[in-house]
Amino acid sequence: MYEPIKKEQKLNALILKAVSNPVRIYLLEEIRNKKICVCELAKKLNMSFGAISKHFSVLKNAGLVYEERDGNNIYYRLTCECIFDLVETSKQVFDCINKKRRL
Amino acid sequence: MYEPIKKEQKLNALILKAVSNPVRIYLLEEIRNKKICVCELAKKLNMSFGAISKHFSVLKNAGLVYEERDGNNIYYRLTCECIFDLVETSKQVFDCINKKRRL
DNA sequence: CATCTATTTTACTATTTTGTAAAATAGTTA
DNA sequence: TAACTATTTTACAAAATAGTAAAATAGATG
Repeated sequence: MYEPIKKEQKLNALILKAVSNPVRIYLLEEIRNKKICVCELAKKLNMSFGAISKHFSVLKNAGLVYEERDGNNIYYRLTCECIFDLVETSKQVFDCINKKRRL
Repeated sequence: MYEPIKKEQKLNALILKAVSNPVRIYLLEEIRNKKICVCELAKKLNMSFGAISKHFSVLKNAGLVYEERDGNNIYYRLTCECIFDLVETSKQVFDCINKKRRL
């Protein structure tokens, strides 16, 4: 099983998986232009610190963000902005599908 | 919880989730240019028909493929080729991350 | 119509994901 | 150094994912 599946297909799936959660897409967009800590994000989403922290650790393990401390707070930063190309492309796929569906 | 998360962020996550599995990426690429049935794909991957069928139903529910019967066989077809833009973009994100990592 | 074939669905299992609450940790500050 | 604050980690529970095996289904064919 899985033998014919290429390494690249597995790696692509890992990146896609890390981004394929609405909370994580939200977090990525929040930290894009703002300096906002885990604590504030947890309040905004009305979720536990632990949950937000775990979402960031998924993003960190995928290499999409890294952490930076300032005083008591930790501010996650984007490794590269190109992650939003992925979000944008998924929007385009969604639109394309719905266009075809209407035919 | 989840109130600040926009509908678009949720929809994007649904598309990304459907593609975020190596078996499904493999299946999409297999049906891209070949006419290949569930049965043959199951043999290639050494997996049960049921497993392949379920992966296709995930792709179908996301609107990414539709089915077409020819005799006894069912051949899944891509709704739109743009789904590969997503796979390609995830590759670019992966490369971008690793380039930054090396610095 | 009866049967055959391919696919889907169902029942089940194991694993992963996603959340909470609370303990542990790391770093700051009095 | 002691205490405080923010974050992470751990232990746990519920839900979702991904697989198998076998029953059910749909359509093709003798």
